[in-house]
Amino acid sequence: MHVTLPDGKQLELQHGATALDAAKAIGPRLAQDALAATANGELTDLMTPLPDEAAITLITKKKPEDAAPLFRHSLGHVLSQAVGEFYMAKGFPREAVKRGVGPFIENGFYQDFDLPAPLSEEDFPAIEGVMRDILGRNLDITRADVGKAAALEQFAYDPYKVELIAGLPDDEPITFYSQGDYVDLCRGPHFPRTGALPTAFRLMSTSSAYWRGDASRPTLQRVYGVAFATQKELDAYLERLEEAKRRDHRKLGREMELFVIDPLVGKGLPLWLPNGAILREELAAFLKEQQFQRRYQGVITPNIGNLELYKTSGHYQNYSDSNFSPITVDDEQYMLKPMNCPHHVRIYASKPRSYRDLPVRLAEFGTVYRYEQSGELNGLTRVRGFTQDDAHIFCRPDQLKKEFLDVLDLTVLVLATFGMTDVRFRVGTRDASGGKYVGSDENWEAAERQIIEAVGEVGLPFTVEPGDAAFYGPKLDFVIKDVIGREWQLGTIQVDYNLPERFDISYTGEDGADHRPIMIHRAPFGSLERFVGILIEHYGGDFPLWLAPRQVLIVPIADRHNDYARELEQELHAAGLRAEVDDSSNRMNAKVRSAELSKIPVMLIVGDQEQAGRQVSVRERTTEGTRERKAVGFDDLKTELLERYRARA
RNA sequence: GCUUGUGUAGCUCAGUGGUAGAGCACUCCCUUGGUAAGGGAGAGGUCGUCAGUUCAAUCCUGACCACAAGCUCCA
Repeated sequence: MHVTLPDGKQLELQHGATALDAAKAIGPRLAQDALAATANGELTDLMTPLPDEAAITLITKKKPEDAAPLFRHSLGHVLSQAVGEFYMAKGFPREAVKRGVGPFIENGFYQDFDLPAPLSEEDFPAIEGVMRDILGRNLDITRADVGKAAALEQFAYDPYKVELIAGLPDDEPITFYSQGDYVDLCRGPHFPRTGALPTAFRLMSTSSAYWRGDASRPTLQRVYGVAFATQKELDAYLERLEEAKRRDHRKLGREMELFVIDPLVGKGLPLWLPNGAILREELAAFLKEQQFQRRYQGVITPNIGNLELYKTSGHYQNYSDSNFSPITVDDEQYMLKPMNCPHHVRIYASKPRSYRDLPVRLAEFGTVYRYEQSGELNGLTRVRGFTQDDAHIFCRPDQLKKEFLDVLDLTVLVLATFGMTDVRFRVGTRDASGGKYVGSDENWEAAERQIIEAVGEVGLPFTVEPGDAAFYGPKLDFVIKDVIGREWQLGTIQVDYNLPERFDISYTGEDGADHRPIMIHRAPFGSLERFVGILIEHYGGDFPLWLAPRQVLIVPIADRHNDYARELEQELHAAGLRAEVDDSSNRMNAKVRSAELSKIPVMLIVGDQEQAGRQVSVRERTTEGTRERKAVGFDDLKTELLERYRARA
C-alpha cells in the first residue's frame, strides 16, 4: 500500500499497515511521540489499518488539540472504566454495570450507563480520582477485530451491547478497544495509551437518556464530561459557562424586572412586567413599521377556535400531542389556538378575491398555546403560551419568488438590527418515509425547490435537513446559538400549497376561472417570548437606548437639586423618553452604582453647576465602557437622545 | 414525560430533631454628598405543599408541586 506524507514523500507499506507503522518507518522518535493521525483528511488512530491509498499526517503531543475528538472519546472510555471500578469498589460484581453508547461531543464526551445504584454528582470527585488513576497507570489502548459470535459471548451480560452487536452485519469483523481489563465495543479511533490523555477534563452533570433515544425504551443514566488539551482551555470553557450564567435571561429577567413565571398562573405562562412589556412593545413597533412599509395589513383573531377549524387545517390530527385538550361548550368543541394560520385563511376566504388583489399579506401578533412537555419549559425560550409575529401571504404562483425574497430581506434586516451574526439558515424538507405530511408530491417538490433557489439567490449559507418540514410545507428557519452554544430557532418562513387546498380557497384569475393561491407563513422573530429571551442574553441585559426599558436616570447631587431634576424628567417624559429621578437620600455615588447595576444606559447628573446653566452632566454605558460628558446643554442632549431613539441606535 | 439534583425573608444564601439567621433590597431617622456602596433604627418567614415517624420536624421518610441540567419533543 501507498502512503503519502505531508511533504510529498511516499512510503510503501504492507497491506493493513497502520499510522504507527508509517511513523516507525519514518523514525523511532516520531513513533514514540505520535498520538493520532489523519488519513485522507479524516482523523484516525495509530492502531487502525490505513486505506491502501492514504495521504497521512501524524499528530504528536505537540498539538494534541488537533486530535481532540480522539482524546475525548478515549476519556469517555476511561470514565466508563472508572465507573465500573467505582461500583466494584462498592462491592458490586463487574457485570452489574451495563453500558449504552459513549461518544465524544463538542467539548467533551458522555457515557450512558445502566447502574446497580444511581450515580449522583457528589460521586464525581471520586470517579474523577479513579479516572486520573487510570491515566496514571498508562495503560496501552489496543484494538482488536473479533467475530460476531465471540463478541456476543463477551458481552452476554450486557443487553445493550448485545443489541448493538446483533445489529451489526454478520460478515464484517467487529472491533473492540481495550485498556487494561476494560474492553468495549467501539469503532474508535482512540489515543494509543491512557498516559497520553490530557488531564484537563471534568465531569459536569448527569441526566437521563433513553436507550437509543426512544422514550419507550429503558432510561439510562448519562454522565457528561468536558475535556481539553490544556488546563487553560478547560478554564476558559468553564469561564464561558460562568458568563452564560451571568447572562441567563431568567436571572436578568428577574433582576431587571422584565418577566416572572408564577406557578399559580401556570407553568410556561410568563407574566410580562412593565419593563418587559416595554421591550416587547418596542420590538412590535419596530416590526409593525416595517410591515406597514411592506404593505402588510394587520388583523386580529381570537385565542380559541372551533375544533372543526383545526380539523380542516389538519392541526388537530397532526399535532394532537401538543395541543391543549378541547373545551366543550354547548355541544361544540373549541380548542386553544395552536396556530394563527387557519384563522387567517378564513379571513382570506371572507370575500371573493381577484388576481388583482394579490398578494394579500395578513399580519397579527397572534398568541398561541401549545402543550409543551413540562421538562421542556425554559424561561421565555420555551413556553406554553406565546405570541408569534405571524403573517400569512396569499399570492399567485408568479408572485411567490418575489414575496419569498421580500420576507427573506425583512428577516435579514431584523437579524442585522440586533447584530445577530451567528445565525444558521436551515431548510427543512420532507423526509421520504414520514407519513405526517399533507399534500401532493408535486406541490412539495415545487415548494422545496423554490425555497432552495431563493435562499441560494440571496447567497446565504444554509443546510438542508430532511424531516424538518412542517406538516403542510417545507420551511426555512433561522437558528441562533446562545452563549453556551445551545441552538434556538428564531424566525421561520414556510411555503405552503396545502392549507389553501384543505380550505379550498381561491382567487379569480385574469381568465375568469378560479385559481388556488399559495401561502407563505412567516415570523421573523419567531415568538416574542423566545426572541426577547435570546435578546436578553445576546445583550447581557445591556440594551441599546431604544430597547432599554429604563432609558434615562437623573441623579440630583443634593436634595436642593431635586426640583430641577424633576423638571428635566418631565420634559424628557413629555418628549417620549423613559426617564426617572433618583431622589432617594443616598449619596450620589450610591445612586450611580445602583443605576449601573440596573444597566440604565444614560445617567444625567445634576448639581449646582448644571442647574445654573440648564445643563446636565452625562454618564453613559457604552459597549466600550463608561462615557462621561460634562456641562452639556439639556436641550441639545434631549434632541440627541430623541434622535438616537428614533433611529433605534 | 424521564434521570439526577434543588426548594429557608422580595433577591443571594447560612443554619439546627427543641417552631430561625446574614448581606442586599424595603420603611423611617440622621447625613446634602460631584461619577460604582455615608450612618443608625425598623419591618419582613406556615423554612415549597400534604401526609408519616417522633414527646417534639424547617431538619428524618413518602407522595405531590415548582425549578435546574440533560434526554425525548418542538406547527
